Amino acid sequence: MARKLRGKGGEKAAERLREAGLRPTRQRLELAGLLFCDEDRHLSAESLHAEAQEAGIKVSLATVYNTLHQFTNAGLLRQVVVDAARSYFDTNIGDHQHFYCEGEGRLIDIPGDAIAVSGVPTPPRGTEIDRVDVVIRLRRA
Amino acid sequence: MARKLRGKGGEKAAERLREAGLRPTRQRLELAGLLFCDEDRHLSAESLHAEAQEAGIKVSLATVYNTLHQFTNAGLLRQVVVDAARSYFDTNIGDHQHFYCEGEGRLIDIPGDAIAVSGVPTPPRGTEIDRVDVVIRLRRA
DNA sequence: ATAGTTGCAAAAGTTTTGCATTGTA
DNA sequence: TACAATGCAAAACTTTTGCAACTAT
Repeated sequence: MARKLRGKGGEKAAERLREAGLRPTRQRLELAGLLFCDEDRHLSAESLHAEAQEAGIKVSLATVYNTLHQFTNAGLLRQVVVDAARSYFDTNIGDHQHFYCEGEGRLIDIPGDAIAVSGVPTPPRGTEIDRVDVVIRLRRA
Repeated sequence: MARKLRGKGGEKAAERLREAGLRPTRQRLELAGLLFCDEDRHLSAESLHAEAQEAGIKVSLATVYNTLHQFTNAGLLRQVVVDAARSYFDTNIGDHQHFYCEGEGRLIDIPGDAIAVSGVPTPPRGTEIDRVDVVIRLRRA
């Protein structure tokens, strides 16, 4: 399994990590392979760990957490806080917002150019706006 | 301590709980007294528990959690999800949004009539919008 | 070589339940 | 009295560290 790392896309992924200032270790490369195979993935640490297991990747849940946070800090992922019980991570790091289907625990992207927030007051002295997050919570009709 | 329950405001608070379908038990009345003494409080389970301890109220952290969720389900509180690590509850249940100061872990209300979200796409079939949450994340300038 | 970094086991939090106890009708 | 509802101890989660092992230079 380990000798497949240099296979298709392996070097590209390694470069991507290196550019982000992260060493291209085996676990990171394998997790990156799962994460960035699709542009718009929403996943929790738990679900990524499960996927890794199924793919035969040997990695602990703790490392999955660490890796997700490292990727987030490096700007490769965006953390989406919608549920107090679980953290979600989004592979789409562009400007966009989310529908959240509470019952299903499912996130749906809303393009950033579709939605707009107006009337934001001036932030308190000594602070500035980092990001505006919009979560549209859905229920069964 | 228990005999003070009928004191000033005690009966009013009891009525409020009863109307919400919650029995006015000692713990609930005492926590309600802390919560609703001010219109715009933002607190975590932990901070409410600490406040209760200081006020000499004997209540376990588990009961604080249960009570906060019961109040939320009864419509007396609103849960604000801004941080994966901690749940916040807001005694202001009217239409409004929040600034969130990441470093301080502090929430600041934004009146609902100040801020507006436009361009919300039609929700997926079979669902409808429950609520639109806006969180404006702040960083030190 | 080696200095810095990583990955995991173990620990630390946070939050939820099971059930004896309590309060209400 | 009986019955439903409560509050807490204990359990179950999720998430974070401390440190041995490893890696890229």
